[in-house]
Amino acid sequence: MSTLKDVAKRAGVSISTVSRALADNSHIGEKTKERIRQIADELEYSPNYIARSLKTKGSMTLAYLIPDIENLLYPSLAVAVEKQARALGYSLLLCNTFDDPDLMNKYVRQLQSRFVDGFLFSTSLRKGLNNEAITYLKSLNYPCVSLMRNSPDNTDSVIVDNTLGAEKAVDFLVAQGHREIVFIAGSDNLELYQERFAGYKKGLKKHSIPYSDELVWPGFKGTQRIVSQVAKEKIESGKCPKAIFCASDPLAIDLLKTLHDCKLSVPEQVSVIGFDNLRVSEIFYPSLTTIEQPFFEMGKAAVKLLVAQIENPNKRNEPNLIFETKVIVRESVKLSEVK
Amino acid sequence: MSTLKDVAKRAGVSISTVSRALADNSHIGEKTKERIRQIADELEYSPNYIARSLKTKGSMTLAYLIPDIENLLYPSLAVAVEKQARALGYSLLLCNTFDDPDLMNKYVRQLQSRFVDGFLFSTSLRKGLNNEAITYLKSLNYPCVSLMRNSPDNTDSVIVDNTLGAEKAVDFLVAQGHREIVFIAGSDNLELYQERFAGYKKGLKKHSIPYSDELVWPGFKGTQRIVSQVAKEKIESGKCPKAIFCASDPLAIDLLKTLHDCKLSVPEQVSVIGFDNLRVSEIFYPSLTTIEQPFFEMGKAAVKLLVAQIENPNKRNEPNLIFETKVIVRESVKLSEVK
DNA sequence: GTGCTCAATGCAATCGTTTGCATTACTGGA
DNA sequence: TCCAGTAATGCAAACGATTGCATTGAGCAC
Repeated sequence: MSTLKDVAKRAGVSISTVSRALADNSHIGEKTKERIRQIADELEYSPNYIARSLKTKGSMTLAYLIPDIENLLYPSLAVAVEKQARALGYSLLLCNTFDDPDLMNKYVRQLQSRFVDGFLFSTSLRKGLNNEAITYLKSLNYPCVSLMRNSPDNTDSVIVDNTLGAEKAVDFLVAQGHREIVFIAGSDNLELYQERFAGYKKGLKKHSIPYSDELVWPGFKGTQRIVSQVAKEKIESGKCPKAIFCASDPLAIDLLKTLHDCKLSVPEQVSVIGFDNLRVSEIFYPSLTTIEQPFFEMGKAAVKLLVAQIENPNKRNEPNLIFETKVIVRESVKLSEVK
Repeated sequence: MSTLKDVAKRAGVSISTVSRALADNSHIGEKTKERIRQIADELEYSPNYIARSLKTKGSMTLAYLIPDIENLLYPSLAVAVEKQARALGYSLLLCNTFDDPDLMNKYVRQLQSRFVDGFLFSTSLRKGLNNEAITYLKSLNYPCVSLMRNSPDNTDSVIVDNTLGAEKAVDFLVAQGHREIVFIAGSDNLELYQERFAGYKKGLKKHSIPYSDELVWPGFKGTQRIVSQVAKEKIESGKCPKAIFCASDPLAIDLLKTLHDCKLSVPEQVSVIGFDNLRVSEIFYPSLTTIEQPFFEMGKAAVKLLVAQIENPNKRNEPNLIFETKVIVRESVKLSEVK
């Protein structure tokens, strides 16, 4: 690895001249620049980003902290984030945190002192349990934005209108003639699941459908999905509704399999609607009718927000960017015939 | 952000003393150490990793270059790699490269000059097209290991015996009484798919089943999966075999859907076996019988190999670590009754 | 009291850049 | 011919840590 010094020696000029020549600084003569560039090429000079960062306190790098890379949601988001980051000249580092607060802390401190310019995170904020890593970043006034999660400390965030989305799901089912709608709930320490639950109840109310706790089946026990067992029990005890709204696509997919195992046909006997529109949801059969979150746009928006923070540290933007959901009609919901 | 200097000033000692005290160096008196630690705590000192790396030329960080994070294979590998890396005291950075040579080059140069200690990659080596980024790393004698891909320049690699795996798939189908076995091929510029194809042919031969090109259906056109169209055409023209061996699970999943759409029941009318054992393969219905690659162990082994390289730069290990596959019996292959 | 050892601490160079300021060299106008 | 003005270049101080070597001073044996 050759350094500026090596190039300078070979070119018979000072280090600063080389530095400026390669940065295409206007104070250096054209022929000198050309000669230096040539020598740098010959010596295969490549800048030491560490040294540069030490001086400039920046790195043109963003980090995206992912709670669980095996959750199908995040890879899609990561791709969107990566593409937009690159479009704006930044590199992206991905870190899988397993939602472990200690690990997040470690990553954040490490990356921050490596001059990562800003952070994106989709961390699952558990109720009550405040996230130390984020509080720390905010206390330093470090650029960061929360993606798919609303966040405390009024961090900028890019989210989806979960309540309205869930309401749309209910609207859609009702429009297809369903009035007996079971809700499979997400894990209850995630705010986004509570919002979807609220939207479900709101939807029922709007259509004057009486709500009862019986209508809600738990989809999670802690971080474990238990839809399959729950659904099996309910069905075996004869309580199978005509329509089921799942708080997320993974829940819906599990349910689809359970229904298949129970020899219930979808959508003829039971209609199922999900929430997310993961890429796999389309290839299941019946393909899943679901509520789409515009991942790609959201990822891009989050990066734009973050870069805006980095480049204008003083200016504050809107704290929350809220995206709209959309019903994606596929095969898992039986359509009303009159329609 | 306070620095060593700040702590030193407050403690009334020199910077070196602070540095040594915090590193628990034996040349520093116990009471001094204690006092310095206390002050460091008060000032919330946290080391500047950049500056440290500039000096030590290391960072206790590994990077894993992933070709396509949306491919279900890689998140699983990433988790294995991450866990093992952490167990050995290293952090892991993930980079999605879309298999773009320029992008890989950029990431490698950036990370390498940020003193990432070693690289893992699962890059899809296209035939002929040599990968510049890897050649570059090798020329620097930089620690790196290839995961799931055999690699040129005799880079250490952790791979699976694809040929034998494919042979096992054929063996299994034959043992279940199938002798008409179609192979759905992977994209032909990936060596691993060629090996699976070779294993398929070897398997046929072993059981004295005549091979013909008719038996091979293309699964890819470039990087695009085209199984669905191909299978549909073949089936509509009346050529539906009793058993199909897909070169990968994603192909098998696509096929399962196509068969479902064509109203062919699996495994009653057609048996399907895949290769990979992705996590989703289990939740499809019928659940997919497939050839398992031990992702988790492979990811761990790759990290161990890499760290061995980092810590003993001189010693050379075995260039290739070859793992064994295993048949995972689920529902998509009809079992022979006599068995 | 002198000399010696050894533990504790400080000095200063170093890593590879960037950058404000100083310096040099060249140009053209008077 | 001389000077001002500007373009081109170099010097040296940062950035924040690590570390070999020098220094200090206390303790101890003689």
